[in-house]
Amino acid sequence: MRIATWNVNSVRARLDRLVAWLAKAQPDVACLQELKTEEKKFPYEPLTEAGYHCVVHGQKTYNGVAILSRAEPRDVVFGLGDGVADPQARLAAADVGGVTVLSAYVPNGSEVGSDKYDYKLAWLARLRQHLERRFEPAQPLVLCGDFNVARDDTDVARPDEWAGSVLCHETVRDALEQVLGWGLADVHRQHHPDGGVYSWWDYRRLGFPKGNGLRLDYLFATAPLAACCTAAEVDRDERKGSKPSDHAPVVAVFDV
DNA sequence: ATGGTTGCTTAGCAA
Repeated sequence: MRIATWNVNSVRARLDRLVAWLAKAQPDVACLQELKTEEKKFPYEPLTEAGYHCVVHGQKTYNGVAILSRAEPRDVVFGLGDGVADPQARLAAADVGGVTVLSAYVPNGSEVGSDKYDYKLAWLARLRQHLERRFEPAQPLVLCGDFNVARDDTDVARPDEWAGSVLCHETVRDALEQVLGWGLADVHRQHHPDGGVYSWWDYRRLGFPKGNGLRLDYLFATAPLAACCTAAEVDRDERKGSKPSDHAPVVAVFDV
């Protein structure tokens, strides 16, 4: 089973690249983030024609997450399920072929100390509580997405440049480790223990041509799935060429 | 270097 995660930075702006990439990469499941569209404007037709069911949690202009799957999704759930009034569409979950799949778009946080940063920290704490309440670490589950956090400095090409930022601050790194502490393994790191592999390059700083990348996109799996993960790679080529997203897809293979 | 680019929506926000 091939499971992918990709922050597409607008599913409509990226549609041609997305369809071509699905044909090339052949994922069984693809978690998407930053759809930047309402469900009624989601491009169901070309993605269905490409062979995928589409679970879509949309929002106008900002955020939005989806789960594309070859097999029919079941038990679809949107949001963090804690009764907090929260209009931001950042989490979708579904059962696909006996594997629970979650597509998450963690808040960026803007600036350390801002209201948006507090929301980011709180959102990660709510995510941990959601896992505790609704799922079990013994079940096959993969939490995929753009976490807007580089776990440590091996995930940052230029650590000095990003030290203390919303992507690297110790408070948000701690909050992400609390999520992993529920019972999740970073399957890409299992295959690349020395780091130095990145998934996001800033448009503004011309990060890609300068080699200034960070790993912000992850597949986190429970033990039964992590134990059968045979490969995990960033598809760096997708950051090249015309009209790329600022994120590259990450794909992991599970022998299930 | 408080720079730079992209997308949505159409001047300003978010990333």
